[in-house]
Amino acid sequence: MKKIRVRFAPSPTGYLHVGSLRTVLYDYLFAKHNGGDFILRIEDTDKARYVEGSIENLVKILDFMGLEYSEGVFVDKDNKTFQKGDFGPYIQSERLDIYKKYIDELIKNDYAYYCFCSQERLGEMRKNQQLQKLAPMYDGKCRGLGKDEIQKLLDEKTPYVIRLKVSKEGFTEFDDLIYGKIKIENKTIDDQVLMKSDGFPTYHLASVVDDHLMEISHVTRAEEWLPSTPKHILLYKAFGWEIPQFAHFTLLLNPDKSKLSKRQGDVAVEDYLNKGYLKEALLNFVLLLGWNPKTEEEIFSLAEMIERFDLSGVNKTGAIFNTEKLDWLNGMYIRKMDVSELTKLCVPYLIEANLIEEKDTRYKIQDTNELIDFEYLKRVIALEQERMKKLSEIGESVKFIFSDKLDYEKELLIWKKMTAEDAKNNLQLIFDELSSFEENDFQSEKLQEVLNNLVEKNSLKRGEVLWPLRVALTGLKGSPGPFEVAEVLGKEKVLRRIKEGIVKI
RNA sequence: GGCCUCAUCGUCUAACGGUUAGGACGCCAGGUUUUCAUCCUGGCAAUAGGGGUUCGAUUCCCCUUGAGGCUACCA
Repeated sequence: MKKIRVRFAPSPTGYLHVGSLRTVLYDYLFAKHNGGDFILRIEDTDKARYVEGSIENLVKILDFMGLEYSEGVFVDKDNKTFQKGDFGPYIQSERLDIYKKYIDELIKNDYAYYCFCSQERLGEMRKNQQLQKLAPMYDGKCRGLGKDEIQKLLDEKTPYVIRLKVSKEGFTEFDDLIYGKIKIENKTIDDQVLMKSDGFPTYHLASVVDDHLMEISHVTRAEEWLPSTPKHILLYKAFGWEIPQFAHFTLLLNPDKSKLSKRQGDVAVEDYLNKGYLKEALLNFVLLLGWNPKTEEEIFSLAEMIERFDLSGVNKTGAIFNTEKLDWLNGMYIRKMDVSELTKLCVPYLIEANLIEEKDTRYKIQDTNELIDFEYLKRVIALEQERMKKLSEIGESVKFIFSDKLDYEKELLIWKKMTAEDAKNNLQLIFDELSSFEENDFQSEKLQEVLNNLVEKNSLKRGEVLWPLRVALTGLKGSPGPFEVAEVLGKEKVLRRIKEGIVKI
């Protein structure tokens, strides 16, 4: 059997779209699952849409996501792109000679022809066709141009394009790996432009030539290409090339079911990364948007995905990109994560929230000017690990730890039906109890034990002690438990905050 | 308009002729807890409509409806 070779072929038009992320994931998983090659090819045949820096950006995100490829475009340490592989440049704008050679072959064999029609004429033609409720299609005016006529126009430097000469008889059919049999009448296929007047190939020509030359066994791409696949098949036939397998993946949708677009929310992978979603969660989420493992498992590492992925589990209905489940997945991954790793990821958000700043190998708390180390940050992050959904929330949720002065209403200190006086008395009780503590004994278990005793000794309810204490320490309606917080804060700050609570009431 | 495609809870999906139509997210209720979150238990919620085929249709066929994609010298 032929070696499986799959390529991801994005256009460098800015950012990586989350829909493309799913496509590239499926490409990658399909290749890896089958022990095949995975390749990155850049399709930059539209000069007008090219965005500076987007190739580098794309490569970096794929690298960050762990979607490794063996041939294609890479970026070195100095942020310069380079290409690796045995099949010539992997950037289409660097392959112009190749396309020229193949287009000449098509013309020679009468599978393509010069077209000198102006944009104005074509526009006019389409308008009339639509008025007559006909499908807008090239009318074939230049199809029958004689050799001399063509030469004359060429000599006059008349701009031209080269079109595919579609035989309008019969039909073209193919068997898509996702959609099954697709059959369409050739008379509905337009004489597609293959070479633009600027000498660049269109997608149709470039992708067919490259997929053939690069020995791509499975052409995988988004559903929007399904209607133009017959044109591509006609091209393969014109060249006398073996036709690869096709697999079209569904589109990701807006809530209104239209093609996922920027107008209706964020679509760049970077946006979601910046919002504090983990790459593992993002990958897992898009995996499930159109593929199912045929079991009830839902959490997959990249290695597990490779092992389990196959095309038979891929759906043919578009999925709405609804991030509710992504939030849940993200929380799952955060909870499973090693605290050190999680802390490293959280540091930039703490800095961004202006809670801390880097100071040599340590960190300075902005509000108090204290210096703390990474180990301390780990303890802070550990407090929130269970309740965090996105990394971006961390600043807001641990702000109370780093604040010099807590800002909250005194009523918050009062639990359920207690009186203000009760709250005050209980805080004083706690204060007295903890005052005698050794700094070293300021540990969550120890504090828990002592405060439980305090509750019993005074015949109180746990909430009557723990609620005011927790609020005094955090100033929040919802927060981690008072013992854990107290341990992280340390004796001095704990006593000070309790005192401040007492004064407030 | 033409061509192509699709159609199960709000969302992601399972059930490749026989199930009380299953799971997950979200939502609601209860439990655990000082609070929030986690965790546990339970609940609400779907086969677009109409015809066939069949002993029997979510499943196969046809029509209708709805939705989407394509219809560029963009990909």
